[in-house]
Amino acid sequence: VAIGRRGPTPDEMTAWRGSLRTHALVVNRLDTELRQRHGIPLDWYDVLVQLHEAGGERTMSELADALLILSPSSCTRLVDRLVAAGLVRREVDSDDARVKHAVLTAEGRAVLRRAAPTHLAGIRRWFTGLLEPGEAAQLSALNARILDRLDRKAND
Amino acid sequence: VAIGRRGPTPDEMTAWRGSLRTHALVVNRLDTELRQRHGIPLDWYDVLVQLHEAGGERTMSELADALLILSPSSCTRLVDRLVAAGLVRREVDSDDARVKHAVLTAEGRAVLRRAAPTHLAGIRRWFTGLLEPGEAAQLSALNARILDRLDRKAND
DNA sequence: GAAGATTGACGAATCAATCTTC
DNA sequence: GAAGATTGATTCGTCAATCTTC
Repeated sequence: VAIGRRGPTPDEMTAWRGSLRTHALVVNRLDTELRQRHGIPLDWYDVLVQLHEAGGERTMSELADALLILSPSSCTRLVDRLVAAGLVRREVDSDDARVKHAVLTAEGRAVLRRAAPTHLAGIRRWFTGLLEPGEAAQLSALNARILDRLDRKAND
Repeated sequence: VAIGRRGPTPDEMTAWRGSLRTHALVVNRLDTELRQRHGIPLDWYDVLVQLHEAGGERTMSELADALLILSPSSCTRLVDRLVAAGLVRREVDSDDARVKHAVLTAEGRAVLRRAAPTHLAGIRRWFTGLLEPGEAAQLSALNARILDRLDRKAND
């Protein structure tokens, strides 16, 4: 039936809406937790993690790419706040002065170290820990498939 | 091993990050599509859908609940914009004058009718259509489990 | 002139405080 | 006084324009 169907099936619609709802609720919990226990929003934590995983520093462009969505200017302003808070400092690239690096400070590392256990426990507590064994892998696989095909579509 | 583990397993971490990335990319696509083809952001579309599904109207409180996250004040301002655009009008409840209803206008219905095919096709195109048959149901089930248990945790 | 990054101007989100009606 | 909703002040996100360096 339904040759040429363009709209989602009921299953598809449920999957879509469920994903939206899950995302909203979980992100909200994690953000609240970080703010209450460590005084930083989830955005800041993301920056600290990205810098840490890249060895402590990244250029602004790299950082903007690593942080989902975020426009270049938003990234600048976000880093401004972290600099004001003393968690990050800026450095001009020694080879190409157009390039600026965001660099973790000692304080930034300390905050990350303290906040990480809360955040990681939060991910289990509010998200993956609510699944049965093996289901996290399923979810990973589904996301991987979507992301892979999205990427192909982007480069068509 | 790892008695007392608190952090996510690699599978769990991949599931979490993948979900974040998928959400960001898909929402971004759908928003861009609606803006370009119908001149409305995804937020507006959500409001129109919520009102339509509730029979054309909802109180501000109900609407704020239905729209994920959104604080009461944000909901007020969002409806302000839709009212200014002529897609929604406000009505005071006849029983309890504290309660205000957001009501779809004819124009609002018309915009929804035109935009819906684009949006629904977009969900398939950028999200569920990228999965294999049966996988949307899997994804639904995973989300349902998480949402169900999140709910229980909220009321503990 | 183009790449990397920032700024000015404006629209949107949020908190606390407020207004109205119950 | 509490519920429903809005407003004022502030912060945050984004576009276009700008600055600097290549």
